Amino acid sequence: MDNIRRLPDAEFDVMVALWDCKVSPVNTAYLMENVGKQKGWKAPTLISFLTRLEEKGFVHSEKKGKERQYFPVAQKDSYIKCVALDFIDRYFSGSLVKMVDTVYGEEKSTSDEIDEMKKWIQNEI
Amino acid sequence: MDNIRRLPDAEFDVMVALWDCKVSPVNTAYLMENVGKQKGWKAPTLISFLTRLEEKGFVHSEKKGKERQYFPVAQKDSYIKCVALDFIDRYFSGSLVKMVDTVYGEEKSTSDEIDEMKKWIQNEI
DNA sequence: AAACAAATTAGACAAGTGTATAATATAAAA
DNA sequence: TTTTATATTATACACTTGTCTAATTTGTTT
Repeated sequence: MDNIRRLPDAEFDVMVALWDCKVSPVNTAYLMENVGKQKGWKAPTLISFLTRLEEKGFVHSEKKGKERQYFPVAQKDSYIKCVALDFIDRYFSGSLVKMVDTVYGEEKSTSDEIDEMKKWIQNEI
Repeated sequence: MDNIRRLPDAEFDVMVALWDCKVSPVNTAYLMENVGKQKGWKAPTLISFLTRLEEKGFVHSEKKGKERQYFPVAQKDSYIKCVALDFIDRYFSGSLVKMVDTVYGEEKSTSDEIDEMKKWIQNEI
């Protein structure tokens, strides 16, 4: 319940691409199109992240011809939730309320965010 | 507005100790008592973090006799707020509401946290 | 079967982070 | 003023992360 291995930024970006694509598996070319390009990575850079992700158990891959295909193993929602909980723990001693307060306390009411928050509360009842 | 230099964990822990002590400045001995010990660091380890923090501009120090005294330069609240905003950006495309939902959506209503959240909303009006 | 092209793998490297040992300064004691 | 303690500095080192170049594999064309 605690081995939250927060991925390094670049690896997380790759995971997001993997999580958000409608097809699965996808090959390197696809991922280059969907993250590599924007980030300005060379193919081996991307592949190196994928390899590390596989070592960490976040991804599974299979060789298909001369290409390699990748499948996400970890789940997006649960991963992000873990990371978030860990963050709240570290920076706000476990209290999301404290975080909310810090993030848009002060400027008071102004924001639509507060309205949204109200709506959210409504839904939780 | 964007050069959020998130400190590495160990350095952040040192900052917290520095921020949370009632006196200022404090010396290495004090910090060893208040973080070093718990973390199991040797004195040079602590000092090395402090040196790096000073290089990054988070801390100022002065030699006093054979000891050195440390003053926090960065401000706790603003630093943490920055880090939080950055986090929300990266993991919840900027929406705290989305984060709140992820963190204790699902389990619905159950928690006192939601009550707290209501109270918080109240205060914001 | 040889040559080509496309993709992957192997390796490398600099910067950052966690951590420590050995060397050096310096106040206090003898 | 020597010696002794103690604190600090200088280094160093292993790992991780971001990135890449060069080497190798493998399917496709000649």
